[in-house]
Amino acid sequence: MSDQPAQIPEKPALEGLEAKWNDRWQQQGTFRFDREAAKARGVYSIDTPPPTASGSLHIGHVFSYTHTDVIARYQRAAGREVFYPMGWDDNGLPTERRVQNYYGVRCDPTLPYTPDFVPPFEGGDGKSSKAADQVPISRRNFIELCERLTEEDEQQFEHLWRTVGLSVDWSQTYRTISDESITASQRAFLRNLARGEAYQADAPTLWDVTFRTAVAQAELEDRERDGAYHALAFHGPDADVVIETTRPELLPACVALVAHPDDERYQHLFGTTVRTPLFDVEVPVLAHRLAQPDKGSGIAMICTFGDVTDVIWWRELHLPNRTIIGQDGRVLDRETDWISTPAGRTEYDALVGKTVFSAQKGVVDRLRETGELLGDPKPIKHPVKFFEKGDRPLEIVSTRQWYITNGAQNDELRSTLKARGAELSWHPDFMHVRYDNWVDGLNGDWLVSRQRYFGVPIPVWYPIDANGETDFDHPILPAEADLPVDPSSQAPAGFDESQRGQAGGFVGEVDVLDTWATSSLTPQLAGAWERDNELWDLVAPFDLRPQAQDIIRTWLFSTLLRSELEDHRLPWAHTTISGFIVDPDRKKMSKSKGNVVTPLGLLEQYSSDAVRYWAAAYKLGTDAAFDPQNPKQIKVGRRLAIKILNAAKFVLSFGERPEQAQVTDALDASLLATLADVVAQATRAFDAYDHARALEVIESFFWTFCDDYIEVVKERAYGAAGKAGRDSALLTLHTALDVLLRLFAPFIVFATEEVYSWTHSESVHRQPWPTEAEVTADVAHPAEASVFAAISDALITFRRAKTEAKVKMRTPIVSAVLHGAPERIERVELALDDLRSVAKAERIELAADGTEFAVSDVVFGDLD
RNA sequence: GGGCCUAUAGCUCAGUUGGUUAGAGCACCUCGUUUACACCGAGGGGGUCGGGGGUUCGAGUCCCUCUGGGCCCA
Repeated sequence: MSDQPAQIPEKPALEGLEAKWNDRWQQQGTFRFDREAAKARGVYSIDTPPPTASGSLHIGHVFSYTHTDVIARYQRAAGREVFYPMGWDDNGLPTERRVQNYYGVRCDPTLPYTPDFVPPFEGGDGKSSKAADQVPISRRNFIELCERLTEEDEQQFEHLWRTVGLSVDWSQTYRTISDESITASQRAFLRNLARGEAYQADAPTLWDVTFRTAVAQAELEDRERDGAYHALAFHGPDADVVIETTRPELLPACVALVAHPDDERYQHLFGTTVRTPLFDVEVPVLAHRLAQPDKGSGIAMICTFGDVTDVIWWRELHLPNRTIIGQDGRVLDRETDWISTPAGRTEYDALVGKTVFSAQKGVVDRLRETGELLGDPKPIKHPVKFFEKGDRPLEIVSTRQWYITNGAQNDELRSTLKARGAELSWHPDFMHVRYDNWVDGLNGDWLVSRQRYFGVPIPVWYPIDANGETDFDHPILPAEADLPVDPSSQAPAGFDESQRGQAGGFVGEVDVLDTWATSSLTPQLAGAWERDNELWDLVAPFDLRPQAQDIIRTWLFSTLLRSELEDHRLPWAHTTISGFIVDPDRKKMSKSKGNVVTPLGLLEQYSSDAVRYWAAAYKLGTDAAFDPQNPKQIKVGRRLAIKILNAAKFVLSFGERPEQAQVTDALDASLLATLADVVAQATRAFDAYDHARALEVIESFFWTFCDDYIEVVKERAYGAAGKAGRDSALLTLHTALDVLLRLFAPFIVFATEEVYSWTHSESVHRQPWPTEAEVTADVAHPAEASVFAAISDALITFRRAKTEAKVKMRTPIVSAVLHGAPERIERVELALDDLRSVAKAERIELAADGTEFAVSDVVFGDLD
């Protein structure tokens, strides 16, 4: 089995192994995807999560990516050619923000390009960089800086991943903003459009006023905020109607009052109209099931638009759109034909240009003066919708946006998506519920247009008619062959750049696609969809999508959706969902909480194998508590890795693997039977995506192998019992070591490779996964695993006897009696000489008269 | 308010379809430097399995309920 004489260092150590072996793997293409091998042996393809290149990797990333790498290495050993690419998700808002802070700039698309632009500074921490201090630059300059910074970030990420020991094929790396990715994303979008799955609509849209972009349902989060109920008097024909609202500033946008249809208090008002305070606008009083009788006074004002319920009411009750908040979050200077009195318009004029906050103050002050605010506002805490990356509450504005159908308004598609979710193998299984919950809760199609800069341009232009009006209903589309396109800088076919913005000419779409609209295509990006059909057919659908639980609603769902729309199939067969890292107080690790732990220091201090061990010891889907001050499991991993080095050195020191020998000794045969069972269990666990169990089984065997087997067999391996006994022991030690290295290889990647290299020129990571048959191939007379277990337990009994007698372990025993259950004593008898040797016992009498092992009548000899 | 996960030794976690006396590592105590390893080894103490109720010959495991923690969705 060994193909070179053993070359073993004096003092094996973990330090430096990462750099040494990464260089070697890179040079030798150890993890290169081999297309011919893939055709011959079958592929295991992984749709790796592309980390956000502008973010920072924390210990949670190492945790989950290690899980995937462990699986990849098992599958590779099990005979499949593994397609394991890495992607960088560099497009989108996080990169824009980082560039703004890092270089002290901001994008102003109206500015011309500045060649050889030098940013005001590099490496800003973001805190000192206020928006007002940022230098405005052109879109092209801005994008160039985005490109520059993400490329630098990607190199650092790659270095970290290599240090962790990911067996990624680094020649298969992609970026979500590369020309190939833009082409794929635009192509997929154009096909959605051609099939009627993508469309534009002018509709109420959730809007972040800080970033001035639309956001999708998947990007929302609720946050508790202080608010106050303001009691407002609306004027009915007979009496005032009092409503309570948290958003009095939207009073001029009020289109109706609404109460629950069963609410006794308001039956007499349904069908009548009332007049709004201050603005004196006549609005109807309507009934709708979503009105909550127990909230406030039970009757609410509907405004366009205060929240998502307003949008539902507006749509279902067919109300007019009186939007007054603009995209900058300020009150619009607009026509207000519904405010019919000059006094009302004067009130409105006083609000124009104010932020939501100031407008509220203005309206409340005026209502106090007119006496239409009843009592003082009552403070409350209530959930307010935020963009998950934003820090101001979302507004709802009316804008033209692009959407992709997602099943929210199409029951057939929704049920197909649920069926696909059920076809997918989820690890752990219960994560499937989260997907179903999300699909069930979808309330609108996927809004994919974003008013940002560093993203995939939406590949459409719009004609401008003779009157100078833009015709959004008849977009001009590029041919697929012409992709990628940037409509804001390129003219569509048949037009000239001089016609941009001219009557009879065209205008380019300036919006970009939501980053998820591109990262929902990671299988297509990594698998060279429509670029390399042979590769695509080999790797797609993928075998595995590993990811985090918090993006089931975004990444997993949207990828599944795009695959369904394009190919009517699942994008992958399995998904593995890793838990996340929580701090010792069980709080999720996140930047905003300031409890993020960066991994490089830990990798350097404890070795990558140690950190990998920690990660791999956790099951999929389980959150892991982590205390950077005392990373116990990492320390355990470090000890294990060192132990592997030392144990291997010791095993190899007994001598070379004997030729043409057989395992004749019962204990040795038993050890190998035990190991064969370990192989079987580990294989079963891996096949069930339970790497933690595989590791546990392997590790626990390894410690017993070291503490008991090696100790027991030591003397015989030195030759104390003759050649046959020695050959049997040596053969067993070599076989066990060889098998153990391959079992540990997916987890402890550097130490196993180091050890394997002492006797082999090939990488352990390209060796086949061990089989049960292979482990026992040299056994002459099979023995049950229970022989080794019995010897092991009997040995512990002798050690205890020595401890209790307060003598040293190497104190000889002249004679002793070992009692035990008959069937166990029988097993011990098969390897009694080995037991005598390790117990330093001249004579052991066996007595099949007990239940547990016990020793009696011990006569100790003298030390030396 | 709805859904899902979770609660096992001081700590971090196992416990495979219900089945002997509930396991591991760390920490702790005692001992030991025998030619792999002091980044070590040997031995030991430590748990009414969150509370309550139920099903069963038998429950950490299944059911109900309460409490605490976490995540997702309203």
